[in-house]
Amino acid sequence: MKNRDNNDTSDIRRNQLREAAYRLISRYGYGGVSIRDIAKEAGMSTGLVHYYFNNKEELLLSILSLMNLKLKERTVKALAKTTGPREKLERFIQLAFGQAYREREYYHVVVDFWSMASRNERMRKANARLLKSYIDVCSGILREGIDSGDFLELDIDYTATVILSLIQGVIIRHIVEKKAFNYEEYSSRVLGQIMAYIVKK
Amino acid sequence: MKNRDNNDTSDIRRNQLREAAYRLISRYGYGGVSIRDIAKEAGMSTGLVHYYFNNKEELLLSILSLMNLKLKERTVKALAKTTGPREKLERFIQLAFGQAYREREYYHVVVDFWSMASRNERMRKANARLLKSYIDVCSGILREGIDSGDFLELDIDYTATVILSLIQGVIIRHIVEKKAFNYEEYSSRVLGQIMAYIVKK
Amino acid sequence: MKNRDNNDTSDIRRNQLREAAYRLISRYGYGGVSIRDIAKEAGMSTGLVHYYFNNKEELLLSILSLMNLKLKERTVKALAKTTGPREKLERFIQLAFGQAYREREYYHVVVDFWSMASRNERMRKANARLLKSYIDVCSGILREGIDSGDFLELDIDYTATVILSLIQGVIIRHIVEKKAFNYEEYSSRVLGQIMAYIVKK
Amino acid sequence: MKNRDNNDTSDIRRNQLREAAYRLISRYGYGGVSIRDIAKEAGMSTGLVHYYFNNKEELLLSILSLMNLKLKERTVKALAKTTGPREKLERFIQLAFGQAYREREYYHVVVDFWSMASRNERMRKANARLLKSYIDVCSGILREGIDSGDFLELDIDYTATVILSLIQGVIIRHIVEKKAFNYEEYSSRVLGQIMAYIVKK
DNA sequence: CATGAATGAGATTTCATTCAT
DNA sequence: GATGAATGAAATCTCATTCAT
Repeated sequence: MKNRDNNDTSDIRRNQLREAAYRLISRYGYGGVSIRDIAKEAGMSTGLVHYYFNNKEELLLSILSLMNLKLKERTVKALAKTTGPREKLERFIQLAFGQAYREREYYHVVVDFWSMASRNERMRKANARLLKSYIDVCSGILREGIDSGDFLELDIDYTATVILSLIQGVIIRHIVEKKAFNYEEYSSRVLGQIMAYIVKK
Repeated sequence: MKNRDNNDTSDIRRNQLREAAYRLISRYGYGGVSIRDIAKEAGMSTGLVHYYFNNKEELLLSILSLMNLKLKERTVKALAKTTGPREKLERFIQLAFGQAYREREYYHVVVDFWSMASRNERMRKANARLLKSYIDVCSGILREGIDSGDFLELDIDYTATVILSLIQGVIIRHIVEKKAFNYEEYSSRVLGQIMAYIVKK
Repeated sequence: MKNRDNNDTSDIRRNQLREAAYRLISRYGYGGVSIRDIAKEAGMSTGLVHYYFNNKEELLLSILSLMNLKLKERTVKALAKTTGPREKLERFIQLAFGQAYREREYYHVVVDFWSMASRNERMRKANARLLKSYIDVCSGILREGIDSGDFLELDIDYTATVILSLIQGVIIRHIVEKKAFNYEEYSSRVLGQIMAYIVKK
Repeated sequence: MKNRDNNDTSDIRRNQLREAAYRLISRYGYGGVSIRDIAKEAGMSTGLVHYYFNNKEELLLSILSLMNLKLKERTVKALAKTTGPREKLERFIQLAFGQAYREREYYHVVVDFWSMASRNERMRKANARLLKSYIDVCSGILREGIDSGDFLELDIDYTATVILSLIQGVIIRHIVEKKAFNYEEYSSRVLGQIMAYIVKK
């Protein structure tokens, strides 16, 4: 009888698998990675994967929460050193662009999951949570800025969507056009435009 | 001498396959569709698919050009009924949102290809061409508007990227958040914002 | 209704196919060549191959007769310029080694057919004919030499077998060991030994 | 960590597959045997073959080492009962002829591999090793005979090649001409000739 | 005669999942 | 808990052969 209680070993194993799967998917794509590969990368036997995850789908869903965690961790860490919403927002946006630039792999996985989200309801929901958590960070900063009087009075949800869309758009061109696309210039222009649009003069 | 390139039957079959593949991929995703499925959907034998396309990759690449065509066709048709760059731009953006709303499948396929673009060089290039062709339409309208004095003096490439990013961002939320996301309101707000940003007062 | 009488066109087509098949098999091996490839190489349509040959096996058998012809042609041509059995024998042996050295491909095909001979009765018979025709040339020279008093009194069939075995043995090592094997030295030593063994002092 | 190399089950399975493949190839030839056939003959599922061998080529290469082993085993066993190089050489040659006569299949496989050797580099090398191992046994005996004074002073490598060529030549005629060829008489004549040529009077 | 489109069977290979140990 | 052997289904691709035109 299976015993998948959330004890310590359990958590460690699951995390090892998530990390391994994330690494491989970012490199070879969802379609290019098998459970055997993941088990090997995590240093476990194939069978053990099915002990901790009912099937491949659950493992994949589980990766999204890992990514969610990573995202929050970094963002919180980066924003901790800032003071005031203006600096926070600038930092948040720089962070997003910077990550896409330095860790192109992260976005490879993100796009893989977008692709899955359109046909699998559980994937869609997990993706929605990830996206929401991202929007929330942005919204939080916007609210803080509005409350403090640094930012103009904006529709927060709408503005956050616009900000993230612009970031995503640049990143997608970065992935698709590779070197032909002047990523750095675009990033700084988008950053400038967003700040100009939001910050009270 | 073989002539599987310019032949009539050839073209018909190839198109049938492209259309069938497009239909299935939009429904089940790239990973969920096999050549056998495509052959069945197109009413052919599996072997025949390999008679017209050397391998699965070539068939997929071929779909991208089909999408490219569809895109151009619709856009040109829709813009033909407009007069002046202002109306054209508005129509172009409405068209993009409208398509994403009415034909969610199209974007399912687009996102699938983004996902492939990050790891397969040929896919990336084909994708880049598709994206470029889309940006070009937008750039053309912007240029026309600047020349005619309707639009402000803008960096065309940058502005086109911004416009398409906003559109994409809304569409992705539409796909990922589904009904939780008020798609129509966001579309109209984005449209309003872009127009306000660009059109001379 | 098929009409495979031996008219002129028929013969030309069949020969084109034999030649094409020979070229391809020598390059890619029996298993690496399809009827489509052969048709293409011969500049015909796939279907036509089956008009002139009932099936693949018949085409292959037919190649053996082509090889037989080539062999005879060359041998006769080369021996025509010689006078006396001693010179003929030397020339015959040199010719065999030389061909194996310059046209390694010929032996690739020969070995392919040996391989088939062990399991297909028709192949075996065709191969036997080819081998016999080769042995016959050698036997003929031996008989001439014995009759003329140039050669020692030998069992002709046995001696011819020995001669051809030595030649084949060297050729097989040539194929299998490639550059590690000093082909030229071995050839000349074998030649010397055979001549010393047979020619009256 | 995977350990599919030194494991017991592993070795057993691999040997079962090698043996099964050897049996089938000897009967139907390389081209006539599929992995499915081999799996069936070995009483396994098709997938399992790929679990133990990366692909068909590796399985085939693996058979060559099996043959190598079989060859050595038998030869050593047979030569163990002999005393002195003269008897050893006679026994070695008798053994070769005897095997070809009783186990025609062995040579069917050998010829199949010669055929592959001409186009596949890995096959060529494996074949060269097999041939070398065979030549080495012969060379060893020759050296022993020369050292002991039983045999004439010969170029060992050359003489071994000559001996094996004669043996191969007779075997090939045996395969190709089947009953039309008086195999037994030829074998004994070749044996006599070699001995006469080498042994000191 | 000739084409080349079309088929159907079969080949190799991959893989999620199960299960005995 | 953990292993890795084993399966069975399915995927991609090849090819001899047939047949309508």
